[in-house]
Amino acid sequence: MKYWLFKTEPDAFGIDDLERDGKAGWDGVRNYQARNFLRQCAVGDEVFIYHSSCKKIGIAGIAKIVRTAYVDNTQFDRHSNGYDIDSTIDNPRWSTLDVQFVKKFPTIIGLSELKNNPALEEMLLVQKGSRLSVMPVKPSEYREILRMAGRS
DNA sequence: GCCAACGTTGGC
DNA sequence: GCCAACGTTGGC
Repeated sequence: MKYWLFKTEPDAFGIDDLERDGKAGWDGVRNYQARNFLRQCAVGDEVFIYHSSCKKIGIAGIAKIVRTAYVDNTQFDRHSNGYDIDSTIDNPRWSTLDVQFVKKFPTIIGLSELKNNPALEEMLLVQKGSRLSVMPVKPSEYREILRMAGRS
């Protein structure tokens, strides 16, 4: 089993929306590196849901992969912001997958707390200029963050 | 709203 | 293949 971190803007779709819906398609990823990670996700992998560009930035909870990557149809939708004029049905460029709600942390683990934890200094998320919206998380980092969540 | 960091595009 | 220009991300 592997571990991941997915970024989302909670004003658009956050942990509360996922809890309400139970399950969601994670579409709209339009970055090749993020897409490549997305395609490596396996059923059962666990995912931190990270809230960005909002009031309380940080890790909000956990989801798990329930369906591996498949074609993201929003790339063909002229009216979607994910529309990609250069992507074709025969050779689709972008993928999505399905996640299921697992839990919401009692309090969000703030970005500053993550940055201030020496055990997490190598985490991709806290590296300068890190903009990936889908990234792998090491097992040791995953455990440490769960520990932080349990203490809060 | 600002702006640093990054990815992508396109001219050469 | 280089690199300047541009658009986007995302913290502050």
